[in-house]
Amino acid sequence: MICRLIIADDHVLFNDAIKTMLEQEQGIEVVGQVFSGEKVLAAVKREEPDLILLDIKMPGMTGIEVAGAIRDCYPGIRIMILSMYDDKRFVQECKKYNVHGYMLKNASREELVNGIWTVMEGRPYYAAGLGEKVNIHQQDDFIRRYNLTKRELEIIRLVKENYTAQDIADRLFLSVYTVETHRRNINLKLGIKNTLALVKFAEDNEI
Amino acid sequence: MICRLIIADDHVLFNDAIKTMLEQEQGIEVVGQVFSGEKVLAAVKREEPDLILLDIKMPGMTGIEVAGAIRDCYPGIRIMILSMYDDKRFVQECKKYNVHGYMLKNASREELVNGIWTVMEGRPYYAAGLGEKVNIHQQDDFIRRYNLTKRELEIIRLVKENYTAQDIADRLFLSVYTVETHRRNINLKLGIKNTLALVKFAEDNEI
DNA sequence: ATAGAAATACCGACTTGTCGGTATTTCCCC
DNA sequence: GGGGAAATACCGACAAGTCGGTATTTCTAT
Repeated sequence: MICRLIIADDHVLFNDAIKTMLEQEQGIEVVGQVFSGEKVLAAVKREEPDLILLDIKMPGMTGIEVAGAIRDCYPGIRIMILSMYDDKRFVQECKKYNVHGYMLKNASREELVNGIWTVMEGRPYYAAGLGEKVNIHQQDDFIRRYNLTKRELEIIRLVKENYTAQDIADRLFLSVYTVETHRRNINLKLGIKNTLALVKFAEDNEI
Repeated sequence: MICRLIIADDHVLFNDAIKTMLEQEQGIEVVGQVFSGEKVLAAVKREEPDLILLDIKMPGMTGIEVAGAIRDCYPGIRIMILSMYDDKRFVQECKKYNVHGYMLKNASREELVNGIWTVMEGRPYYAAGLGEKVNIHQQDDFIRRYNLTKRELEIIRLVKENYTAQDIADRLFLSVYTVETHRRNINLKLGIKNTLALVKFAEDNEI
């Protein structure tokens, strides 16, 4: 089997390096390189590749948007997301859009090539330990590390989404007092002084 | 001239791909690959390379920390930062630490190779339009787009760093009232309701 | 030189967050 | 089934942010 593919990644060096690497593989031919989301569709039209290696964060359109567009216009073309982010939401969204594969940028060369051929054979390729499981695991780790409870974690997530204590109380059918108590306990456990610090902490720990 | 180098980047695929790419270059030899900040020093000790390609964001130690340690122990070894981020602070810090080069991951293959040889010849290599100039440009764009003033931008940056209005007032030798007035005007111009939203806005727009 | 923008400053009122203490109920493990 | 953790709830006090209005001084560009 031969795989004609396009690489879509705005990091030129990464894009080039992957190209160089894949050109050494038997049966893989890099027929195009693009460096922004908008240009993917034009390149696909021009080359009609078998597969697209697609970064998520690109200027213009995100990889997930591009994937949706390609699925609609060219259902035969395989799509492999190539992302830095092992993010539950991204992975879930990809599954929702029927993206064929999701590979992390800290995969090895062998994994990438295996993934490409897996997807080419029509099977989905989602790297082991990707998405939900990992996140649940991380969540457990986090709870243990800081002695947080489930409720506290739930409230951290809502605080991060910029809900006020009152908002959270309404949403969870609690008293504002309760929410504030939880927040106080959270701050105590994490050694935090204010909302902003909590949000940054949560983002740093990818809650 | 021959350049024996180590690649330090936690994204395995990128690391491998760069290795593959550089191995095709005359005179460049990849003598080591590491995937975390802590392991760089051991590899340096083992291989005593001429140059290190160093990512900034790595688990364990940041590239900038590593650079400092290497400069102290092995002043002869050239360091080239290879980062995604065209961030003023990173670039300034690298200059402060006398890092020899700073290359963006969206450079081209030619640029990378040129940069490596430039640094090998003892000259600094900081990609064109890097650091201050670029940031000033971005800053101007931002000011124009949202009709912000310099003072307002200054205050946004401090708010982002989790300073309270009082802190900012102390720092800039202003009255709290003044700072609050600025903040109100900022919120008005950006259509923002609270501190957290402002911080997120600032982060999204890379202020 | 002068008009308009920017920066500075203040007041009062209200909201939201932080922190101290305290107390009851609910749930789960041994 | 009993004990401890978790979740729920309240009060008061103070700190910080939000918002309305207003006013003076300092730049700056025409």
